[in-house]
Amino acid sequence: MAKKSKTTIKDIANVLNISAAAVSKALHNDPRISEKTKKAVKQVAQNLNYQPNHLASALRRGKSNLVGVIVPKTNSNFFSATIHNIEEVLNKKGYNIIITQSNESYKKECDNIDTLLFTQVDGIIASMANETVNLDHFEKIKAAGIPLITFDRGENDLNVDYIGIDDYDSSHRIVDHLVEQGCKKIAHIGGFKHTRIYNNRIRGYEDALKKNDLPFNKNMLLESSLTIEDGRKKMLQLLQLKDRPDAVYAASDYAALGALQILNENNISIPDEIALVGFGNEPFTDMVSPKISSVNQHSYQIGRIAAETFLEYSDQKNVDQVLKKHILKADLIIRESSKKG
Amino acid sequence: MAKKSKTTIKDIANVLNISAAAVSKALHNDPRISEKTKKAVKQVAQNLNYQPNHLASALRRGKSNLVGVIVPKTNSNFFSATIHNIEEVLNKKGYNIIITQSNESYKKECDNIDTLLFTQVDGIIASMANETVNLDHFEKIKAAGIPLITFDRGENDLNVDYIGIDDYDSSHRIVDHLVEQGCKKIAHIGGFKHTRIYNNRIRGYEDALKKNDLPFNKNMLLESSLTIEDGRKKMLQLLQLKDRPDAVYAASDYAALGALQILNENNISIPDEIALVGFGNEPFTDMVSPKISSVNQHSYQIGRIAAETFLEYSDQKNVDQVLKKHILKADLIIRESSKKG
DNA sequence: TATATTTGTTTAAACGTTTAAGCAAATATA
DNA sequence: TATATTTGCTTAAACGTTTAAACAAATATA
Repeated sequence: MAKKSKTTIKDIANVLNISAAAVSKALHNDPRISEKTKKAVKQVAQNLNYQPNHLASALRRGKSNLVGVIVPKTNSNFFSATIHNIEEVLNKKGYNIIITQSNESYKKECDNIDTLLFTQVDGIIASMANETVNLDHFEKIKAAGIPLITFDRGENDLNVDYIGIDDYDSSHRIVDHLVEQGCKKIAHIGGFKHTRIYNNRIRGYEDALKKNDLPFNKNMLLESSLTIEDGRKKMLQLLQLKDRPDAVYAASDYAALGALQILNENNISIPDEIALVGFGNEPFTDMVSPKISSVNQHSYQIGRIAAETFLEYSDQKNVDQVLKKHILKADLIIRESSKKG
Repeated sequence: MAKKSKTTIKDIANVLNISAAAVSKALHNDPRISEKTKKAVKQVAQNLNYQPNHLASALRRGKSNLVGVIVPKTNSNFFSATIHNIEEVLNKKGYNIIITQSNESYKKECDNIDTLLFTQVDGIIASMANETVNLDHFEKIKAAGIPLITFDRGENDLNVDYIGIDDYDSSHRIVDHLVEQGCKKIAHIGGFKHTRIYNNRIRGYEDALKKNDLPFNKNMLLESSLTIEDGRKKMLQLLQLKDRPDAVYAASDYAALGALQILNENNISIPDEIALVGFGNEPFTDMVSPKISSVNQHSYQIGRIAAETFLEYSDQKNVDQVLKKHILKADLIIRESSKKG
């Protein structure tokens, strides 16, 4: 067991009586190295079980070939799938990713950014925590001179690339659908307005009501952290209104699930008494009873595009590339919780 | 904007007219550096917004302060929580973690290991993919001379530290509980026998039947990939038996959920006609109807212990530390799906 | 044949740190 | 006062790569 000393480029050089530089070039298929030498070098490398030292090469080249990813949480299907697709695209190009979770905490998000910059990543792909309002820590990334790409949870103030779905339009589709089902009093359990996507969903909700000649009732619009627990609370709050809603549109599937539990526990029939629509198309929406209508956010495409956007920066040294805002159309998936009759 | 050139230790040295070595030592609070110099160095470092180059220091010290984590998937609450706890412990000690997912694929697991070794991590904490039988890729980690700690999904053949729950005992508790509820024909939707934990659950199931004087019926024991889909399939298979079970114990909550769906769709009453118990205490077990009884795996402790075990290796250079097998008692959480009357 | 070009390699410096060894000045010890 | 120790720094090498520059030998061009 050669426990201590890993084989380096020098060991290979010694075996073949050539310089370390020649070995390095041979391994990188430099055209100025003869085929004979290349073959020999690769053979010896294999025999000695040579593993390139990433730290050394990264240091010398000023590139780590690592990309940082920051998500609010990994135990959501949307983020998990997005990460997977980012990874798939980047791996093919020789990049590896470092995943970090903010757990929806502003403080943790700051730490994550420090960690990633410290690790000398070549770029960061991020989706913001719910708590995040101040954006100085993201400015740090730009100051470090590496590309920052945001997805799903981004901010207009932050002048960086963004990939997400059309939240405003999605709200319209949901409200239109509920109106078609005959609903007249549609409530919205929304996210915090300071988060772009939730703000857009709220605006879409309000405008869609207007478009459908329905009155806006401020008791029917609630801001929430959108967890299961808070979904339960907000649903209870809605049930206590003198004038109960006949439909609830929740800005996240988790909140929708909480609402569903309350409705079931109170024997309120879904969708006949109150129809329900969630957001995100988490797998459990299809598993509960009744199945929850929801919006598919295209995690597959979002991940791919985010990764490809990063690659555009790294390929061309062109630092001042034009910013991209990729807004995808989302799909409304109608299930039992909102399909009457 | 000083876009290109980051400030280095040398820049600080130049400002103060001292050597780079002195700066390095000052930053690390070397006792041989005067307080005056230390203060000055730290001040200048801050002014110039100095960020240490991790690659350089890692290269020089032969340590990256990065720990790799490999999990089958992140979108499971168990793994997500474990990762979180690993991170918490390691961050405090100056380590950062790199999370990778195998997606239950053997091939991907091999790639992940290569990636992590390539990134020069100081250790790896891993839980194995369902597919994994051959263990050569894990031997690679040991050959690289860095600690490997396994959790939840480990292997006895692999002579490394392991942290997990007592699967054999958990099966006993589940079977005992079902027997108490009056069940006599208990089926088991188990995992693949080649995976240690699933094998232990199967052995526990068989032995617990014996202990309770119940006959073992081979049609009642099914090996499964334990996904929701496969849970559905296996439940259907059980329903087609001439002699139907009156209880089903699934080795994962996902499989249990699939089974629950089939039972609900066929209007079979849970738990009266067929009782149901899952494994893992995923949050959704508490959200579906009826709520699924399950086993809490102590993700909190498992993550902490795994991280602490790694730290023991890194603290003491003591390479040949005694191996630890941490087996925790798990909690059976009884919910509607198995509580009769 | 003399000169230019191409081919295949070596030399040496660099990336930013850390650290063993060295050394002068200040202080303590005898 | 002479010698030993401590203090506070510097020098220089090292970690394992990559790469610009140099160079000799082989080949092409005039």
